[in-house]
Amino acid sequence: MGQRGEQLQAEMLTIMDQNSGPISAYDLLEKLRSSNAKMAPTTVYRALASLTEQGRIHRLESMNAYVPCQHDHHHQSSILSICDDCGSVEENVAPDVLNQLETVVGENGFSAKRHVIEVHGLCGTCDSEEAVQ
Amino acid sequence: MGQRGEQLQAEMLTIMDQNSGPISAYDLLEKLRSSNAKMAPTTVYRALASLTEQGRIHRLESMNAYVPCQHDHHHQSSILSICDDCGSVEENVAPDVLNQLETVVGENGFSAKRHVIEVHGLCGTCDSEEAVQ
DNA sequence: TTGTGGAATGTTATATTATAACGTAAAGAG
DNA sequence: CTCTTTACGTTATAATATAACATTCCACAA
Repeated sequence: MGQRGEQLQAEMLTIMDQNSGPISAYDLLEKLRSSNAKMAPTTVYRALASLTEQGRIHRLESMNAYVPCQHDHHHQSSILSICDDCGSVEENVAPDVLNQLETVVGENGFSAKRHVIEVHGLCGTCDSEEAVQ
Repeated sequence: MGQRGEQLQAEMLTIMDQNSGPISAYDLLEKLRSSNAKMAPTTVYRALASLTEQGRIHRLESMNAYVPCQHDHHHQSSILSICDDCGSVEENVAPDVLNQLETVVGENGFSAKRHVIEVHGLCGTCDSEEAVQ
């Protein structure tokens, strides 16, 4: 028998919090297997889907990986900035940007339900280090 | 012997233009195999990467699929709106949104290199049809 | 003209990511 | 308690993507 949902989700959040940066579903699975050797991918994906729906984690579509929510899951779409050097991810909430975005796509009558906004580049720290070299 | 790069890329663009909506790498591969039965995934992925670099197609990160560029590859990041009902994709260019986005992530010193902006929802047509039902 | 070095392409194999399908167990409603 | 619904377990497989290395092409020098 496996763990029941909430306990599993809690354990997953702990792992993700301890992990510095995004983690893939299978890397997460591997860590979870230290406490439950038989855990299957399906179980992990289901829990990830649930956590995502709750707004407690975010999926990075451009990396097939997951990060904990940094702004206490208020369900609004976030802007995720991803450092391609050190892998760190920052989350920003900016209603103005979302509004502007909906205006732009709305010009064709499009009705937005879900936003994927991911910015790749260099975080402040890594950008400074690049400049030095 | 397979086809040389440019010819392959041209054929891929033709297929993508004829296809109504995003196409996955493997669906594209299957179509290409009607003219070259031995084509391998690697070949397709390399050509897709090249076309993406040239700005002639866009990859939909949230769908693992590709669409032709609708604005004659000026390399600027686009806003892609994806209808979850009929699968159509529209491309918008909105420098204002990009600027605002860079300002937001720049507050932490982040230096943006690449934007992934994908909006899921219903296109004007499908949204109207929903309302009727 | 030939050879040689580098880049693009071909080829094989495999890694990584994700879901389908179906049986079983748990927990709340009545 | 028992039914029904939802979550969970399990097995298998589908879908997406890349690593690694061999081969070919082609520009350019000797």
